[in-house]
Parts: sequence; C-alpha cells; structure tokens
Amino acid sequence: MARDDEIGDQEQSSIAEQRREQIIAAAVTLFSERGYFQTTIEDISNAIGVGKGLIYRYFKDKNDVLLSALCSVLRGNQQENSMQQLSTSGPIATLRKILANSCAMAHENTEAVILAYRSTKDLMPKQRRQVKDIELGIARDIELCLDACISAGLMRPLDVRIMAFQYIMLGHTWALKHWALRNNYSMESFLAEGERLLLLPFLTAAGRRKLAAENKKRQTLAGEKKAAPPKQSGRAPR
Amino acid sequence: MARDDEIGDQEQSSIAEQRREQIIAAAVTLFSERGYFQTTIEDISNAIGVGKGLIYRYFKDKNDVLLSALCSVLRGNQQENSMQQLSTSGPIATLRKILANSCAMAHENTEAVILAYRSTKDLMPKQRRQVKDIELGIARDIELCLDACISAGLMRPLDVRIMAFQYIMLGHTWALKHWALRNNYSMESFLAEGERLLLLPFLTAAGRRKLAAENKKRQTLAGEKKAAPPKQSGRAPR
DNA sequence: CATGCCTGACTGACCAGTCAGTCAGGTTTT
DNA sequence: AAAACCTGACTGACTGGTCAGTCAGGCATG
Repeated sequence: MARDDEIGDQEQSSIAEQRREQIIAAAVTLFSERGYFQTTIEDISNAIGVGKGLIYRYFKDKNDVLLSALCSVLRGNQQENSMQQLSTSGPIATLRKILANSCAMAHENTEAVILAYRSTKDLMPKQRRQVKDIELGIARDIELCLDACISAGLMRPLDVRIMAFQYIMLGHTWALKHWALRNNYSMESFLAEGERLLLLPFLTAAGRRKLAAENKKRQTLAGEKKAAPPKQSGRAPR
Repeated sequence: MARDDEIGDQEQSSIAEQRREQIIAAAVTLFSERGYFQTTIEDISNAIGVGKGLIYRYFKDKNDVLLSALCSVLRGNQQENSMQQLSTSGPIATLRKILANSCAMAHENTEAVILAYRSTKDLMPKQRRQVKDIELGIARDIELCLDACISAGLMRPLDVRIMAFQYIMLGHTWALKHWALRNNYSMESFLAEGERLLLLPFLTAAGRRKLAAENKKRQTLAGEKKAAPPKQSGRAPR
C-alpha cells in the first residue's frame, strides 16, 4: 500500500532493511506515546499496515524490538555529535556545538529521550549494557573535547567526566522537565542559559577572548541571517 | 504471620494507616526492582505476607498503589529540604544543604529516583499533575533560596528557575547515571564537584568570603570529627 | 452471634508468540 | 508464450499463559 511512495531518502537499499526501519520507527513512536508494556505487537503492526506475524520475521521477540528502538534513538544524537567532534573550528566551538546539538536533539525528540529513561530497565541485562555503552561513548567524546580545551589553556582544569555528564544532562533536562520549562523558555533561551552555566564560568581569560572572537566572526559572517546572538535569557514571569 | 513482629517503630497509630504504609513500602521496593508492569499485586501482597484481596481494601486499583508509591518517594526528600529551608544559618549554607540533601537522598534511594522517572507516565493524567506539582514545589523552594543569595549580594544574578532544576538534577544524575559514576566517585566527591560546578562559580566576592568563613567555622567547630573539608575530587583513572 | 479483617479460588480480558496456509512474483519447462 | 513450478513475504486464527479485580466464605474478637 504505502510501500513505494516514501522511499528515496533512505540510503538502505535492501527491501528487508527498509521494513526493519519502518517497524523501528513505528515502535519508537508508539513506545514513546504509550510505553513499552502498553503497546502490543499488534499495535505496531497495525501502525504500518501489516500483519502481526510479520514483526517476528524481523525481530526475535518484543524485547528485541525495544532494544532496536532504543539503540536507534541513542545513536541518533551520537552520530550528530561525533561527526563534528574534531571539527575544523576550535574546541570551544565544538563544545558549544555539543551543547546545542544536545538541546536540539532533545527538543525534536523529547518523547524519545523520555522513552530511553523509561524503558532501558525493561531490557535484559546484556542488552542494557549495550545501551549504556552507547551513552558512555558519547560521554567519552565530550570528555576529549573538554580535555582539549583545558590543555589549550582555554578552560580551567576541572573534572571532565562529571562535566561531560552535566553536558549530556542539559539536553536531557530540557526533555525530562519540559512540562516545567517549556512554558517559560524557548529552546534557544534555555540553551543560552545552559552555556552561561556550564561553559562561560569555566573559561580562562584566553578562552573568553576566543569565544568573543568567534561570536564576532559568526555575527559578521552570517550577516543578517539571524538578528542577534542569544544574549538575554527569557526569564519567566511567575 | 509476620504481622505483629515488625511494628513498634511506626508513629502512625491507626492500624489501617500502618497497613497502608506497609503496602506502599513493599510497592516502592518491588516497583523499583522490577518495574510497575512486571510487578503483580500478588507480588506485593506476598511480600508483606497477606492475601491478594486485602490490597484492594486499601487501594482502589493497582494504579492507585503506584500513585501512592510515587508520592511517598517524592515527598521523602521534599520534607528534608523544606525543613531547613529558611534555616538559621545563611542562605549559602542552605543552598549547600540542598545540594547535599539532594545527593544523599539520591544515594540512599537510587532505585526510587529511577522509579519516578520510569513510571510517572504510567499514571493517569490527573495523577501525573499531582506528582509534578510536588516537584514544582521543591523547585520553588530552591528558587527562593537562590533569590535570597542574589539579593543579599552573595551570588551573581542568574536565571533561578533553570538553576533550581540544575540543583535538582544533580542528585538525580547521581542516581540515573550511577552505573557510570559509582565506580569512579564516592558520593562525597561527586557532591564536592557539584558544588564546584553549580555554586562556587556564581558567588560574588562577598559570597566566597562567606563560604570560606563557614568552612572555617565548621572545621573548628566540628574539631576532628571529620578530617578535611572536601577539596579535591576523586577523578577516575580511566 | 455479629462485626469486620482477611483470604484465595475464580473470571474474563488481554496478549506474546506460533504456524498452517495464501498469494504475488519470478523461474524453468514444454 | 503458456503452463507448471517455486519461493518467501505475509497473514491472522489460535494457544497457552498471565494477571487485575471480585466475591463468597473463613476466622477472630467483643
């Protein structure tokens, strides 16, 4: 039915691989909305208009669907990060990009982030390990970047492991506490305040100079593309 | 069977109220361990050595048990905080106490914190509101304390709402990411680094003086009770 | 014997996972 | 080119099992 009209942006060729992706996509949506245990395999198969039995051609069992869904979610933002990890711009720019990506990702996939916190424990221990290793990988990347800033004299020495998790948690907080924050902040203002809390205070004089220079450059370079660099946070009225 | 031998430390008089507490305690433990959907009502009743039907004398249905369990968990640390909110010592000391309580609570009730993140969505919308209101109350308390610090000139102005959630999330992070942090940090070293990230950088000169004075006083006052005030974080080897 | 705490067998709904069977498309044979 | 044959993706009725919630009856106490 709707098989041929939505391919084209997919790089995966194999038709079987496409089905797999399709199932995972539906699973992420449904698990996010209703939770793992309140979603039946039939819900998933109905969502993509196939029979129940077909799911079991592609996945061992329901738990296997969950594992794939969670991995897909987690890898979603790991990729975005590591792509630009040792980017051409300096380590401070990279750090900012990490914060920005983390928030943007949490903004667009709020439900998926929540799903990860909700359902990781429903996996078997070995699968849980797998999911955690992905997150550790993300943390490691951030640590490297922080280390780079510190040894370049741009940032004061600090515990990079804990700071890395603070960086990760900034985006997660935006997703997990959206019910308390969304009314009062835009994602941009939240991110700006995040930088003010997790980046600015730890820069050395040199680091601050670098940051200012980057801001200036970006301002001139981008011209009028965006009015002003985020400066004031949108504090809530009440 | 095991009905009479474990009462006595309970201050609640009504025998019915005691049963309720007993059920909630068992529910918190079991839900934490296995999750809401993988815990049966019979599991709970067996855990306290009563029949299944009895649970329904005290709770409308299984969901009602979950609500009570979650509220019990959340109220656990709200109380501890607000007790000392407008404490006799200054607002900075209070702020530190909030961080310390948050971490200590997360340390002792790791599973319960995780439970809250896992299962709040399994409540009905109205009940969910209830749980969130409790957390908003906690945030409000912290905001007040931050405001007090700022208007006393001890802390530089910042967005107190977001900072309040950073404070809450510090403890939650200790619980949620314990699998990555517990090997490398003691709760004390984590807390110390937390202060270094979320308190110290935002103090004014006056604030830092105040903090130093408090540390000194506590050091002399407590004598040799504890060797040194936390100074170096225990960064991990690998 | 009456009151009320308590029990656990029972019911009905629900669902993961299975499997015999269908059918559209391709390949070989005539 | 037509007929016979094959393949494997796909279906959905079915099974076996689980569990929330009920209720008739048990037991203890006053």
